[in-house]
Amino acid sequence: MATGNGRAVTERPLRADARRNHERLVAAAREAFAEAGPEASLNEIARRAGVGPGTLYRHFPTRQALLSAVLQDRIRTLCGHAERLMAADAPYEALTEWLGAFLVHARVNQGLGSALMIEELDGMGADCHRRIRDAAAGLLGRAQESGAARPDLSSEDLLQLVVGIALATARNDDDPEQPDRLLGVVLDAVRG
Amino acid sequence: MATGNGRAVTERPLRADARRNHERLVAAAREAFAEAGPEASLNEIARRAGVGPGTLYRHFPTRQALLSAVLQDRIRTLCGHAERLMAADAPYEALTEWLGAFLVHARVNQGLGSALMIEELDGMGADCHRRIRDAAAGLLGRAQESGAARPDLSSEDLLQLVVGIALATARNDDDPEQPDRLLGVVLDAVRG
DNA sequence: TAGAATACGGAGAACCTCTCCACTTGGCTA
DNA sequence: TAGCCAAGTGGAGAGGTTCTCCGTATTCTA
Repeated sequence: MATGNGRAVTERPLRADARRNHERLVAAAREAFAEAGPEASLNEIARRAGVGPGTLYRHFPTRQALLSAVLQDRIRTLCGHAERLMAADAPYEALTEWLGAFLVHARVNQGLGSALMIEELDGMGADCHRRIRDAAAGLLGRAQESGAARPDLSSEDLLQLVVGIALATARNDDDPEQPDRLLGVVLDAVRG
Repeated sequence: MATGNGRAVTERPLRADARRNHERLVAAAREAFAEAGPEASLNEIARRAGVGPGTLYRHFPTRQALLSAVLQDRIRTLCGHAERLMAADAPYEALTEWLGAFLVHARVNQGLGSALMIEELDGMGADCHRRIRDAAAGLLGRAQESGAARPDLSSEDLLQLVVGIALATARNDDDPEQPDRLLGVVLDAVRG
């Protein structure tokens, strides 16, 4: 079985300098993506991390891989949040709260999470994708069992709708209430 | 008052060669965007049109401007569709039909229409934006007056939701039913 | 038809992504 | 502790992109 980050358990651990560079790259990427969005220059990220472009590309062969790495923390947080909510009393409220958090998450990264969501994913990215999907499926399933959410709605579709809201409102700063309002509309439909 | 395409009425008409190049560029861009999506190389478009890059940039200072120009036809069609539907008997059905057409339009262009929708627009682009918004406002307004749509929903929000669906599903070919399904969910919420 | 205004186009500057490979370094082994 | 070598580095550079500038060519007007 492969570990979560796509590295087989039998492989050697990274050399110390490689691990250090990996961390630096993620830190630099976090900053750069926050400032310039998911299109930030990879060259610039390598420069900030104090490594050459070649090193960046060995650690992260694609932009997606780097995006995934930056998101892992947030995704872990989001999944933890979902697990806590799974134990809560009110399934519907748990679902709405989590979707709200998910929306914030997707928007905070300037469409970064969403870009990750819709792309064909492999390796580490696919794992992120799956964990989020599982979280959504769990919460929606519980709400449906309790009768608070319509049964003819898949968690994939619901997630995709929220991703859509994030994408559509990602660059729109002059109506900060809009994302929540749109989520409200979708939630009205979820209640059935 | 400026005309719709951003050119003041008092300005001279374009010189014959300029008009010809303009048309060639739009035609080349239409092809290129259809093939390669909205990220198609502008250099390549200029080459196809048989003009230099400088000429492309004089006619269309930004990628957005070129996207707008390519979309004008479709947008005109879409607005004509809306006008016809405004005269129909069933306001709610008119709204749903038009939103369906809008979604197809946004998706057919590989996110091109949507990209146009969410960006801060100027000139010709802003005009496109406005015409679409007016069409949506008219159809939703009529549905609301007839009591078929909830009154606490703005046409901007509704459009943004559909744009979101287009964006979120733009690259997802392996579930061709999804866009319509998601639109269905949103429409359930519109009915209130 | 000639002059002025308009538009062209391509060379080139400044970026970008991504690859290759000579060199450096960390960790193991004797 | 010394030395070896696999693992890792980094930057030059190929080939792409966007966008600008300005000498040249074309169109319009008088």
